[in-house]
Amino acid sequence: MSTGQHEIGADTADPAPTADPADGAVYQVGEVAERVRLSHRTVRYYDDQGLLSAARSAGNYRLYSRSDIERMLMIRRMKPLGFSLEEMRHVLGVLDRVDRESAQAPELELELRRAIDDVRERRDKLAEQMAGADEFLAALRARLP
DNA sequence: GTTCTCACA
DNA sequence: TGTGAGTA
Repeated sequence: MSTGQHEIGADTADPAPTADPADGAVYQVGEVAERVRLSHRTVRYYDDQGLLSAARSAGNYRLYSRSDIERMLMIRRMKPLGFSLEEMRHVLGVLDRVDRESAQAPELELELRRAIDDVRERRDKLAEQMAGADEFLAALRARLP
């Protein structure tokens, strides 16, 4: 269960999905891709688009941390909700600020509430589509002999 | 294994 | 918004 190496080789990781306070584990792009189940091209693309900020090894390899992986998982959850990369960047930025300074500042709390409303709206639209799919399925099944 | 760029849909 | 190919 060795994790990323290459220069800053910390190798203390255990892929347990449970909380694990920021250890020094470092992952290369392929390993991140595998863990978040996206192609390495997509991970690199998101990185290039500024959704992630990988460190670099001496050999210019991208180095990702555990928090980068969690960030990727957030992105993967936003994707089916139809967020554009720019919208994701915005939401992630809000979360970054909230995590650093909490949502005590009224302006930040408002941003967070907007994000929540936005996600809820998208979720509701998906639910409508699901309902439509169920009706369609029922209509098809009703034709079965 | 990784990097980057270019082309393509 | 990604991906495939070619390269170093």
